[in-house]
Parts: sequence; structure tokens; C-alpha cells
Amino acid sequence: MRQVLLVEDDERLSRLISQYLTEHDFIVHRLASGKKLLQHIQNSPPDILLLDVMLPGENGFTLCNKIRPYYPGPLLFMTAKNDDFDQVFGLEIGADDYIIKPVEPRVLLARVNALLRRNRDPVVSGNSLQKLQYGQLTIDRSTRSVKLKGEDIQLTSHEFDMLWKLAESPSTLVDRETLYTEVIGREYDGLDRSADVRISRLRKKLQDNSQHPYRIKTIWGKGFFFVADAWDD
Amino acid sequence: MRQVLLVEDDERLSRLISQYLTEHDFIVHRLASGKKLLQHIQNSPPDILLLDVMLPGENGFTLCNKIRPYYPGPLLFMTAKNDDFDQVFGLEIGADDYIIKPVEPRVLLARVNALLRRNRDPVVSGNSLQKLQYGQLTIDRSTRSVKLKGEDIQLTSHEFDMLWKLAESPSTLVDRETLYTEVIGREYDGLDRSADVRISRLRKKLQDNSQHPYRIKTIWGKGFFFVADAWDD
DNA sequence: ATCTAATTGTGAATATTTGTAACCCAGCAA
DNA sequence: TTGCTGGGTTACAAATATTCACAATTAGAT
Repeated sequence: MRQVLLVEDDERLSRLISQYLTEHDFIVHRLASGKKLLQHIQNSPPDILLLDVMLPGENGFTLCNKIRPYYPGPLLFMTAKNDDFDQVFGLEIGADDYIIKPVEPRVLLARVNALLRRNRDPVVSGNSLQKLQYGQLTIDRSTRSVKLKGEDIQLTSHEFDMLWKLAESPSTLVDRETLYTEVIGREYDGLDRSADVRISRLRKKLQDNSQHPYRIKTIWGKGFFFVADAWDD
Repeated sequence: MRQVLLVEDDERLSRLISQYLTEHDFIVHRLASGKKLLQHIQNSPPDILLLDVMLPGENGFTLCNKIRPYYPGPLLFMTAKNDDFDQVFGLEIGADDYIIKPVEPRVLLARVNALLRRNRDPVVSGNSLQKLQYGQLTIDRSTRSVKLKGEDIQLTSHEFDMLWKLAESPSTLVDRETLYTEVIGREYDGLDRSADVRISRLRKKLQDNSQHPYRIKTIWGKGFFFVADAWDD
């Protein structure tokens, strides 16, 4: 179950939100100030953090700066102050959303869900997904076509299938067993090297260097691993 | 440069937004209706999609459903109708944000940036951290890559796994038992030295000196210990 | 059916990663 | 000090991955 951490000093509002979210399958932890926020986050990191801006003691913005190094997940500011400058500021220091009170519980819930959906499952909507996009690489299952840096890349059908299998679950090991049974369509006997050959051809077409692969990494003795995005420096 | 696709039938507003975003280093493509939206997305997928709800022909919600299978990226609704029901609906069908007109350009920009930041940054799944940073050393599990002093370091997969295991709990003893069972994947028989060899190779790549190790310290007779921060000399 | 071109698999050469065993040295206790 | 245990390093062996040339297969065209 998904855990929400709510920091709100208005007891009435805090209880209202807490109750509504609890009814919708969240576990809600409440704090009335930011005093124990860092400690709480380190001990039991929530899936999402709802932070009031006006708080006794340190305000929400200060708290956000303080905890961001320890909390990479979604963070939503709530405030009664309808001020564009504050909103822009809040978003710029790393919030993912910013909502103006009075908070309508249904709207809050929808926004919380939107953030969690995006965060948990970067690739939206399960089975119907036809297109994966990672930076300059686009893989389209409805046309079985691939674009890299704006250019069409010609993959053979086995190459395409293998790429899709890897790319649909980025940052995850896809082991040889799985590749053989689900993509190639036969058992892996421990000797067959055809998956390696496919990977090798794929890497070449994706302009990946096997010495220092970027997109498709090898996990030695296990399988392969698709990298979604560059990290920014 | 980041590409925005703006679908808005109000010519004045469309130009205003377009101009403002262009001034802030975006490339903006404009459409006045959803007629060619799918086609546009297939040909040159944007980094973010701004979609008016009230449009001539198909409305924004319908369009969103239609394109979602082909466009996994961030999507932001704009509408003049301040209606909670619509907002909840928009977010539920897969939008990432929903803003009420009149649109304040600065606010729009901040929200666009927040969405792009979240989308670009490494995925955080559940409560487990994907990226560790200690001074000049960055370890990213979602790309299985390591940077030291701004340079990419090429670790083999076992080296990476061992480093992650140590670095995810800095200043904590990781004993040999744990290293063997959880990283190497077999029991520690008291004689096996492969962990030592891995550590040795790791230290070399991390430019650590085993006589006076800085990052990875040995706890004699017990295990190893990752040091988070420099007490610079 | 036959030819042709493209795709995929095979086996071998080559390269890389990892484990092993040996050697030497560091820490610790008497 | 001595002697013992455990750690650091190295050379080499074993395991695994990458790539290449070419063989086999498939699909398309004639």
C-alpha cells in the first residue's frame, strides 16, 4: 500500500485529507510541523510527500531544500497563498506540484495519483502502449519502426523484437532464459549464441559501443539491461 | 533543445505562450486543432505536450485517449473551465498536469520544467533509491553507471554490484557473509577470496589506495565499510 | 520452380570478466 | 620478537561475451 506523508499544521484540514486518502487505499502519516520531517523521511520514506508551505517553525520551502537530498520522490506543496511568484518558486526548488487551498479532496487525490503513476511507471498505461520514447530514441510497435536522432533506423524483425523486449522494462535485468523463451522462441541450452549475435547487431545499429555500451548493458553471466536515459551532469 | 507541442485554438493565447516559451529555450510547434495531432506526434514526438481541452472538432480529452498509446511523455491540459470534475477526469485519463486559464506564462513555464525534470531524472521505484551521490562520486543504479570527478568510470557488472552494496549503506559494516550471499551469490566458506579481489579491483578504479583507503575501508576480520564524505585534506 | 537478396543461425577466433591459487604483507596476541 | 590469521595483489586459468565469416533459411521476385 502506498504511503503518504502529510505535513500540515491545520488540524482540521489535516484530518480531512488524511481521512479521504485513507478511504482511497493510502496509508497516511501526519506531522503538524517540519520538526521531525527529516527523521521521519529517513526512517520510513513515503511514496509521496504533501507539504504545507505555511508552517510553524521552518516553512515548507526551507524544508523542501533540506530534505531533497534524502528524498527523491514526488513532493506536492499546498498553500492558501495564491501567489504566482511563490508557485513558480516552489516548483523551481524541486516540487512536482503546487496546489492552492482550499483543497478539494477529489482533486488532491487525482493529482497524487497522477504523480505516483508517472513516478512508479514511467511508461504510462499498460498493455495498450505502442510507443516507447527515451530521449532521442523512439520505438513504435504499431509501425515496428525505430527512430534515433530523428533518423529512421532499419531493424530486422528479430532485432526489433529483442529491442522491444529490453526497452519495455528499462533499468531491469532481462535474463537469457527470458530472451530465449519469450523472444527467440526456444529453450536456452547454455551454448546458443544467437541472442548475443542479435544484441551485437542491435548495438551497432543503435550506435552503441559494446566496450562502453550506453543503451544496452551486459550483466555478466545473467543477461542484458536497457538504459532509458542519460543522467544530466 | 526541448520541443513543446502546443495545441490551442485561441490564436492570441497560442502566440503568447509560444513566444514566452521560445524566449526560454524551447522549440514550440503549434497546432490550432487536434486534426493533425497524431500525425505530428508520430513524425516528430515532442518532449512535452500542452493540450487545450476546448477545441474545434475533437476535444482535448478525446485526443488524449487517442494519442496516449503513441505518446508516453508528459501531457498538460489547459482549460478555461474551472470545474473539479473535469480536472479529476483529465488527470485520471493520463494527464500529468491540469491548469486553469488564464494561464500565467511564468507559472506555465515552471510547471513545464517541473514535468520535464521529473521525466528526465532517474526513475525511483518504490522506496529504493536509484542514485547515490557522495562528493565527486555518483552511482546510478538505473543506468548502472558511475562517475568520479566528472569522468565516467567503467565498472564490470560484479564490480558495480559490489560497489552498490557497500555504498547504499555508508558508514556501516558490510560483513563478508553478506557480501557473499547477497552479491556474489554463494555461501562464504572462509577461504574464498573472490570478494577481496573484487574489492581490490574496485579500489583501483575508484583511485583508492588500499594502504590508506579513503572510500572503502577494511574492517579487519569482519568486512568492509564505505565512507560517504571527505574530510578533505 | 528457380533465382536472388535479405535475414538469421553456427562455429570459431578473439576479447573481456571473473575466479583461483600463490605469495607477501599487515594486524594482532603472547 | 614470534607465530598466526586474514587481507592485498598478482599471474594465470576458467567462464562468459563479442564479433566475424560463412552457412542455412526465408521471403520476394521472376
